[in-house]
Amino acid sequence: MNKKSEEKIRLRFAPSPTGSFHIGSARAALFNYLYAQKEKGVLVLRIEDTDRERSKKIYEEDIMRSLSWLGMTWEEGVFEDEERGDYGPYRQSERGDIYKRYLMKMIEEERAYYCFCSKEKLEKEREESEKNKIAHKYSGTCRNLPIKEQDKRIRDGERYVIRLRLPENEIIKFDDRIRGSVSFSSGELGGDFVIGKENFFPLYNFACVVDDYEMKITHVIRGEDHISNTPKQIAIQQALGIEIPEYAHLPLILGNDKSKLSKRHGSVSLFEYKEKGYLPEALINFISFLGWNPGGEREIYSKEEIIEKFSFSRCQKSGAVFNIDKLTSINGYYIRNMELEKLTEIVVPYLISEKLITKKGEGEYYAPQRDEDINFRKIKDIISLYQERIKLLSEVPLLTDYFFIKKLDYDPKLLLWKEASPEDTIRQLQNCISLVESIKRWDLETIKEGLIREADKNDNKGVFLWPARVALSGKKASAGPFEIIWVMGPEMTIERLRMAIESLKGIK
RNA sequence: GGCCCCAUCGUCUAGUCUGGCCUAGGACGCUAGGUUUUCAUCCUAGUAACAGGGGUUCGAAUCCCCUUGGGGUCACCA
Repeated sequence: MNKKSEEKIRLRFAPSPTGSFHIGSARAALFNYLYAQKEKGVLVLRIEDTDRERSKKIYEEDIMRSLSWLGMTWEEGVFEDEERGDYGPYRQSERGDIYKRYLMKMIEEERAYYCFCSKEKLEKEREESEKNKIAHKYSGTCRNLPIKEQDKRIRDGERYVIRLRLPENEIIKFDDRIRGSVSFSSGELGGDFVIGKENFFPLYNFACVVDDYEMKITHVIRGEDHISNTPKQIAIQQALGIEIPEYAHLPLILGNDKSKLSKRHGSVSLFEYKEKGYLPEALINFISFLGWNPGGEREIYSKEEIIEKFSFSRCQKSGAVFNIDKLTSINGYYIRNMELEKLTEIVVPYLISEKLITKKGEGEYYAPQRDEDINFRKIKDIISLYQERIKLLSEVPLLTDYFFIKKLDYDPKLLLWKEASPEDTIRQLQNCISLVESIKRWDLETIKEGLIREADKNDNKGVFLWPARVALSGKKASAGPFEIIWVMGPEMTIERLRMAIESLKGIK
């Protein structure tokens, strides 16, 4: 049992809670999740909150809520109100002692050293190399200070940082699961880089390496923007004499201008997509297919199928532009193919937030603008008229509002079909009223039959059907008149038709 | 600028590893047509790409080199 669990691969998703969860983070998380599921491994959620200034609890909650909303699960690390796992704590802010231990060890073994260079001095050096157009590199002023002097200067209270003593000219090579062999020369890492600050406070690359090691992470899957951190982390691992995990660097998600997707590309916060009415299934499908695909022509895959098919060898190496039109189209597909019951359930909150309805009880709602009760069943019927027209859930209130309000607000001229006169249109609407009044069996088929028979009396069905539909919905575009009448019921239908006739009398 | 990475329709991509079946396929978008009372759905058709140049080969989107282009990254942030 124990042995078996040690063989499991272990992955981590390690966001820093310094902003709202966005598409880029979602993608990194997703690929970790997919691979973990595929290999039946363990996914750890670690919070990288060493930056106390910028880290906020609300962002941490946002991360977890977003992951859950998308249907991604993790088995270890930070959860809503607890931590699970044997390698905690899982927040970097609580792991200070661990980093300190490793940092001290590095100093003792002379793998790292104290540096007393002032920021100003370093800044000047950097400007100098920039001016001469050569790659900036730490000059190494403090690299070979005698230990005694180091100790003395610390005792004297001089400010310092801790730098890694980088091997001179060594090739750092790693085998990226997506990119293949990638190599850097140690001399090109910018010199002995800083791994810790005063009081043995770790910097990102160091904390990351220590955590990955302590948490027994076997595979690091992250965005390509981390690829240049990898040789640094490997250098630290080598200095520490610890095992190097496998790496896979995902291609970046790009904005329309092909640069890394960021805030300036508009709404990237996942929450905004949720609000607009994108479904998690659609998002998962779409994001998976940015930089990966199972081959072949099918494009709609469930999460389970994606997990089953997932492999690094089918990952793209180049970045992918985030194409919102395609996402929207996939979203529409998922909506059309959803259970009506479920669709209605997730649409109701949108109706409520637009104040079209309020909740009274289980399955019972109230339409304040009509002063009428309305039950779930009726809302479901309304949604059924729009299921194949909806691309975003947020469109629903605007599309269906006419069912929930008393008086429609539209230009009476809209009632006129093409060249039709107001008088003729009034006649058509009156016919429609008598027809509706005469219907005995209130079902869609009967209503449809009756209306079509009436419509066929004209050269063109539109002469009759268009004004009826506009009278009911008040809109240029809507569901068809048969369906609307069927859902509205005779009373409201006749009320609407009469109102239309009245408004037509005014325009001639 | 140094370093690293990448390169098929406007976009996401199949095909590349293991050259020939590629007259380069699909999807989104757009255009036209059909169904239709409107809108949407659905169906049909069209639009549009192997970055350029050298090799290797009987044969290159596919292998090699160069050029060009794009991106990432260069902190006492993560």
